[in-house]
Amino acid sequence: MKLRNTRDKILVTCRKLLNAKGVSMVTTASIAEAVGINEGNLYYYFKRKADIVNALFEQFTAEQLTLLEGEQDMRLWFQLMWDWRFFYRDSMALFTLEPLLRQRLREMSNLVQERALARLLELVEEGQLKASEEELKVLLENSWIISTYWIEYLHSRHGITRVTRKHLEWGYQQMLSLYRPYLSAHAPSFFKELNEG
Amino acid sequence: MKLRNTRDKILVTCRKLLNAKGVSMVTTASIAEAVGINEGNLYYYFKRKADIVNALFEQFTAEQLTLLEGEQDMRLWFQLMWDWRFFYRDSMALFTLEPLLRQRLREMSNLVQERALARLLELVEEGQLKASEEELKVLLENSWIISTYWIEYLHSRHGITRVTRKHLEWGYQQMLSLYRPYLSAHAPSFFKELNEG
DNA sequence: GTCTATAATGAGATAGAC
DNA sequence: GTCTATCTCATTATAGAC
Repeated sequence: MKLRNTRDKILVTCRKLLNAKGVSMVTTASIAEAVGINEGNLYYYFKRKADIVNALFEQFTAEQLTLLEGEQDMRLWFQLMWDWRFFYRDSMALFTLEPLLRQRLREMSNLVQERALARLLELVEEGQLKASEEELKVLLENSWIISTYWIEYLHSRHGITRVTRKHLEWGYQQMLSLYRPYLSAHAPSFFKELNEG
Repeated sequence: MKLRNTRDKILVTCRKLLNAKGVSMVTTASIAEAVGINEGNLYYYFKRKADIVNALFEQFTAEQLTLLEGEQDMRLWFQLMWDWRFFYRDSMALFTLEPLLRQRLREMSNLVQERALARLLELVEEGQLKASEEELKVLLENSWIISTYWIEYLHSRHGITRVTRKHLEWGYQQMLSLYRPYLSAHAPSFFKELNEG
């Protein structure tokens, strides 16, 4: 995302703010200040605060669709969840701000989770994973939860406020560890990070 | 907790509100209305909104200490996390409201997690579990995350707004499933629910 | 496009009558 | 103890000058 114009600057800055401070803590004043523009100018680009979130959701959706087209790299998905974590983490405040997102977020997630399950079933057929379909579904929901909330955990539980790449790796490994007991003996391509780390 | 007086009523009602609506969405006006008293009266009992949260934290701490003294029943701990879920779930808004809780919450959690690890190590020695200490630590952090955030997941991901006992059981089973691959063959007492369900 | 000024609402909080 | 009235401040949003 290039910062060509003010609108893009608002969106990029606002995504960072929402991730860092939480949906309920980000005011239009704080957005304008972070972008370096006047609050009135902010309202020139987005008539309602909720419209910013809607525009961000469009970007989020686009990135998910792009990932769905490419190879199913777990690390990329984990990174995506990280980049847009406020969407799931603050859903209560989010849906109060923009009720329309309740359904939209769910539909997109359904699609992603369906594809993820299909990919895991492929891995079972390839002999890289050993698990029943029921076990895979439980695994998938747990890894979704870990991917979404590990950072909240680090924050509330260990007092981490500035998240580094090391923390990101920690979260990724926590999520991967769920699959470890189900891995076949020979090194599976999908989980190569597990064997390296 | 008996509803003897207005102060208790405020605390019980407020805990429910905080769990249901989120820390950032619960106003003093909404508390007063839910309790059935005037907003001015609310301020007679608690001079600051943060004082309510502090009083609730005292109760939360007391309940945790009680559980620590008794037998380490996983189901009871899961229920406790459920009853006080707003403390971890909304930590960002919580720490903004009352910064003192940042350290207090962490200290209490340290104690609980230490004891939990000790209990898991016992189970390994008893032969009910088969895992290294490192694996147990990873397991423990993942089960903490699942226990805390499964409800947020159900809300944002599946649109569940009214949580029933069935959902609570779902969350518990998701958490227990983490330990399943590490269970020994013979039925372990600690995880009896796993074998029944 | 960007700013200033200002409305409109709602939140946390206080003083004082009853 | 409980309520009414009120204050202050933050937040979303609009109108209009530049």
